[in-house]
Amino acid sequence: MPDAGDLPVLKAIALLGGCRGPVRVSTQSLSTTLGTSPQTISRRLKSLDSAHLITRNVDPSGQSVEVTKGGEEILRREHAEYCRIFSRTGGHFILKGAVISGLGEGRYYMSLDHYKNQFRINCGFEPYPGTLNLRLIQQSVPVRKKLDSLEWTTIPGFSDEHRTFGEARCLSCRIQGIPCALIVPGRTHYPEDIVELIAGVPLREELGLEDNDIIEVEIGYD
Amino acid sequence: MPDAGDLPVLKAIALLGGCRGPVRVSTQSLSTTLGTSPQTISRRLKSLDSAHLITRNVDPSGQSVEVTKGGEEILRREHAEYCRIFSRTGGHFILKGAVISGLGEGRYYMSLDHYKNQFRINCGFEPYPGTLNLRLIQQSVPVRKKLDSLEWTTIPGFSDEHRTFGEARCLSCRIQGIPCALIVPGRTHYPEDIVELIAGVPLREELGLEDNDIIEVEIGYD
DNA sequence: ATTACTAGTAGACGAGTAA
DNA sequence: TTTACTCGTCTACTAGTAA
Repeated sequence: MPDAGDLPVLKAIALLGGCRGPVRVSTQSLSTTLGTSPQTISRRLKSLDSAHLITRNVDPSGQSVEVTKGGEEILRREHAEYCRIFSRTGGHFILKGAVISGLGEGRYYMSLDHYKNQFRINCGFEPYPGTLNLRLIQQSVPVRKKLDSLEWTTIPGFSDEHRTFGEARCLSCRIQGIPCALIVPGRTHYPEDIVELIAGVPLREELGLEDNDIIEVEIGYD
Repeated sequence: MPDAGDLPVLKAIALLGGCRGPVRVSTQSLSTTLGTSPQTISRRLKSLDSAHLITRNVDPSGQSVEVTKGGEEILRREHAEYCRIFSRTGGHFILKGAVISGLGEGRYYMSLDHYKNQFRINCGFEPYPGTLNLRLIQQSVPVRKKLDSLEWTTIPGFSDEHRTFGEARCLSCRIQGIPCALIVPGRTHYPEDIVELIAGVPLREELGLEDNDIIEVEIGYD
């Protein structure tokens, strides 16, 4: 969660191509495009840097700045919200990937009453304790990115006496007709070719899946 | 030019459907979704209201809010910038519309040296003093809206001793192969089915156009 | 329950300056 | 030219209160 005023600066850097590689900027140039003072830009850049949303190389003649994965994620989410406002086009997406073994963390989280209830309310099924992890085929990675534009449900986090549990986003989908949900834990930086799924039934058993089996996930949005 | 902090509030209203009709909100509900205080929301709503970006009906049980054309335009521009960051897809668009008579304002502006030079630099031709106005056919109106996502060039305004002249945006296009540019004056609220074009030659003469002739404008983006 | 005022405070801004 | 510090000002915030 960057400071509200940092976002325009991040966006300006991205518009200059900062998501694709380092771009040279100066506090002055950014200040004119954003209609503020160089001092403020300097402060904002420092803030973005310490929030790990950009990386930079400062030298006496200026600085070259690059947007990090985390920064791009924030921009992508912002983009998704605007898409939701204007493009109310439905869509149908297919993700294809290979079954892989997760770390078993999903099983633990899904066993917690809080998440169980939340998913029951939001997805229409009580999650089987355990998640199915897929490594997407290369062609599905851009499709996965597009999904960020759809309307994900946010599952709030909670905390007990020992620790806090983060929020997560989920999106309904189907695998061979079985209702499932893609879930993305709150703040973790997932590899972009990995997705995690939950369902009301043990998917591996139900579909007879083994590691490396290729399956399709269907996201219908209507 | 709304206050920077107003934008998230405007966006939140739009996400609730405020672009399509009035939505009921409360300062409290918005404050939780935006992570701020109800007081701030109250102030922001007032600010958006007085900037004519929203209209609202306040009653003792809450308020219903709707995003105005002007508000939508700001959001659409924001959306366009994010599109420019992420979707670097080219595209090819055709606008179809009927030739109509403008107010002759375009002729005046295009006769000013400042604009002449700017357009020469940015569009590759010195604009013939006079603009061609089109009333788009209905099917072209949504296409026109999509164009906002493309990379328009901003022509800065200027001021002489008497008055100030606003900025404008332009986008290269072609009519029957002749290089032209769509131009949109800075802050005016154009009817969404009207577009204005400039070229290096007198288009009406060159193409033998009369009022109500239907022509096609080609926007190729590469 | 609302909205929106007032008041006090915290923090952001930009001018000036140094490196 | 840069970046980024300090510092005084002023804006924007939230708490409290009224309607």
